[in-house]
Amino acid sequence: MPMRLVFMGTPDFAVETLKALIGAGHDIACVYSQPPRPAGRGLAERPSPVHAFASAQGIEVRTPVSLKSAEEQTRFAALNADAAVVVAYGLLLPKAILDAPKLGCFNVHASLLPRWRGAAPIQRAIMAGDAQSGVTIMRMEEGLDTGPMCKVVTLPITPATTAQSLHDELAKLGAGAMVEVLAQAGITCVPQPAGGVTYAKKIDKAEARIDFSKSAGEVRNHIHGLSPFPGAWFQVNGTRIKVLLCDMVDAQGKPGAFLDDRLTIACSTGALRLLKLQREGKGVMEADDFLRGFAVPQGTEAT
RNA sequence: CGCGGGAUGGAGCAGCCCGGUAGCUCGUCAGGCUCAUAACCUGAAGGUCGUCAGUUCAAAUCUGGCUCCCGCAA
Repeated sequence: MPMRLVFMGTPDFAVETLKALIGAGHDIACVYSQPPRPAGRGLAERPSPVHAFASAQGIEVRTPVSLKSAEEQTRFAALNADAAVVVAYGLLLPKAILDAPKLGCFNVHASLLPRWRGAAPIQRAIMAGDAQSGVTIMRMEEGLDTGPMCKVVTLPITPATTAQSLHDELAKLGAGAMVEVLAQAGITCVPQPAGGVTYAKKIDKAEARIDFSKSAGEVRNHIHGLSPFPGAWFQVNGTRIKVLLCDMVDAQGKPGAFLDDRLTIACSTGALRLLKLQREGKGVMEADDFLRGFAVPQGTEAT
C-alpha cells in the first residue's frame, strides 16, 4: 500500500533507499537534504547526492540549516506525511519533527545496533576488525541511534572487505530492508539490547596516516576501513602514497621497511602486500602498474 | 578567482628548465629455448606527444585559450 513519505538524507548511501522507495510506488512528498556547500576543487557550491537525485526526479527539495525553529517544524508537519524515512541526513531531529508523521520516522543505520551508533559505522566496523556488519532499520527516538529495531540484516566482513565495498552492499541491503518494513501492516519493533553499545566517531583526517608499528592485521583493517576515503597513506622519500587495498602475507622485518621489490612491507607482526595504491596527483592503480613508474626497491623505508 | 600535480604507442613513467630524427619498464604478436614457480633469448608491430591557436627555418619541448583526470583543502 503506497504511503505518503518524506525522505531525509544526504550522501550517496541514502540515494539507494530513496530510489527503492520510489520504485516501491511510494509517494515522496518532499526531500530534505543538507544545503549545498563549497566542496571539491574550486570550492564551488554543489548540491548533495540526494539533493541532485531528487531534483532530477522533480521532487521538491528543502535544505534547512536546522529543524529547531517552530517555523521549519510547522512546514514539515504541513506535509502531512504517513512516515518519514531518514538515511544519513546529518541533522538532529527535534521531537516535534519525530512526532509529526502519522507512523513516525524510520532510519536506516549501517551497523548492527547497538554497536556503532553514530557517524561512521561502516569504517569503524572494519577498522575494529569486526567479523560482521549489517544494517538496522529502527524507529527513531530523540537519542542518537537509540530507537527500537524493526529489522536487522547482517553481512560478513571478509579480509577483502573495504569501506567502499561494504558501503555499497549495505546501501542496497538497507534500501531493501526499509521497503520491506514499510510494507508491513503493523510495524513491530523491539528495543535495542542494553549491552554492547559502542559509538562510531567521525573519521578524523589525522587518523589516515598508517602506523606500521601495529600488527599486519591491524594495519590491514585500518587501510581497508579508510578505503577509498579518505585513504590511509604513508610516505616514501617525501611522496605521499595512499593504499586502497592490501593483503596479509607471512613475513617479518623492520616495521615500515619494504622486504622486496614488490611492495611487501613489514609491520610489527607479519607483513602486508600492497595491492592497489595511488600517489599524489596520480590515479589509483594496481601494484604492477604502480611499480613501473615508481620503483620501491627492497630496503626502502616508509615514513 | 582556495593551493597544487598531470594528459607522451595497450599499461605505468622519462624526456620539457638548456627547441632540432620519441626513450624506459612492461604488455601484445612471431620465432627460439627450456621440466629455471614475477621464466629466458631473438625479432616485429604499435604514437599526428589531450585539444585549438601563436612564436620559430624547426615545438612533446616556448606562449596563450579550451577539455578532461588527480592530490591537498573543505
